[in-house]
Amino acid sequence: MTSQAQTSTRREELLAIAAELFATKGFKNTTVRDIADAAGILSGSLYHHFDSKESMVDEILSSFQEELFGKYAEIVAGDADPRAKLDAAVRVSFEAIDQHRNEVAIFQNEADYLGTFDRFAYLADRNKQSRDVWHALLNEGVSSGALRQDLDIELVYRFIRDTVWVAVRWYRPGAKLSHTDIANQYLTILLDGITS
Amino acid sequence: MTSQAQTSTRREELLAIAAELFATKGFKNTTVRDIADAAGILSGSLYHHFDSKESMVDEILSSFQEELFGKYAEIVAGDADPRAKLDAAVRVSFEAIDQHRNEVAIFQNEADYLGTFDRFAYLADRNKQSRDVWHALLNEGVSSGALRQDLDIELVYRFIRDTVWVAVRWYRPGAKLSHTDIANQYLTILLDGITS
DNA sequence: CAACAAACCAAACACTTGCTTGGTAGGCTA
DNA sequence: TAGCCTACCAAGCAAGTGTTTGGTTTGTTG
Repeated sequence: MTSQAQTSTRREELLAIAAELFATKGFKNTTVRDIADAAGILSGSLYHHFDSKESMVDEILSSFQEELFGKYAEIVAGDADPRAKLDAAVRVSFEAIDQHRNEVAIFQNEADYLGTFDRFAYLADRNKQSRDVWHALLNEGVSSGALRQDLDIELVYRFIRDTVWVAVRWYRPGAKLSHTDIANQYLTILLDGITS
Repeated sequence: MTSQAQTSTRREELLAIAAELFATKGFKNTTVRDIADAAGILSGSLYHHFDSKESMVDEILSSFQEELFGKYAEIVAGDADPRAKLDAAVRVSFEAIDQHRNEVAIFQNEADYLGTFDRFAYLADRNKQSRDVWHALLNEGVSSGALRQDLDIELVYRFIRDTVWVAVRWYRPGAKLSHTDIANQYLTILLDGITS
């Protein structure tokens, strides 16, 4: 029934093509015929590789998230000081935007809607998990005295999360500013503000 | 042909219903039957009021943008000092999120896709206009010495724009923090950073 | 009361959608 | 060479989609 993920090249090619379309046009806006056209085959042939259109996004999103949260876990478990951890988490996020643009975009745009289906309940879990990570880092920062005491942690978390991820809307790899440049500027603003 | 906007109550009711659905489910995900159901009528009856489903979003978005950009224009033309102008622009934006949540959400989620059609070319124009507004405010700030010199204006603009508007994803009117509270915290972070 | 318009219904049409089915081409292996 | 497997085609179906058409209800106005 459920086709297992293999090292099948063709399968990954098709997923990449689908991801590109889902990211730019949206999941519902992308038809299986769109995907098949882009791949140079007929729409029905997609069903040799996948159960359904839904299972394609599913595979795209879940495999990406597994990778990303692995990195977050490493940072949290590490023994760097609070500020360095916050720094690292921000950098890992911009790195993800650089290397998995489509996956990030799909998650940003479709998570809310897809999350209403049982199949994609794990998206909400991941969201909660992410919140825990950032709260932990921010609280560490406040306790250690590295961050200001008068901040609403939940609000700061949301600002960081949103501002980081939403960059996927305009960031393009190979542009003037690398993802590292952007992370630098962002951390500067976040940590020290824009006033002189 | 093109039905003019009147003070027709029913028409506005239907637009509000449609806006709510477009904002939560997405434009493509919302069917005319969904809208009609929510309004307690049959789908065909919608066409007594509107030319098409597209013209509904069109009317929703364009009328909202007209109002918003009027306020931006006032701020830019005003004679307040740079920092106060920046402050005002941020506050006006959060106010819009508070008072026109659905419209903001639709614009955030669908502008990219809708913008690819001729009919919605004005969305790109508005984007450019918005960019001009913020660039002007930020440049004024730097020239006057109120803001740091080492900032990449374009990048700061994007961060502000994204972080402000993306708040529509989680902000709900009547919650613990009012839109003014949120604007305050945001301006604090933006201007002074989160470090102690 | 007659005339009219706004709001809506009932039913359909043409098209698009995700998906299914039975079959085929070509390469690999025993 | 026979058997098999991966990748695909060709054709279609059932459900869902935006939209159209002709008619009905209801309230208002001269």
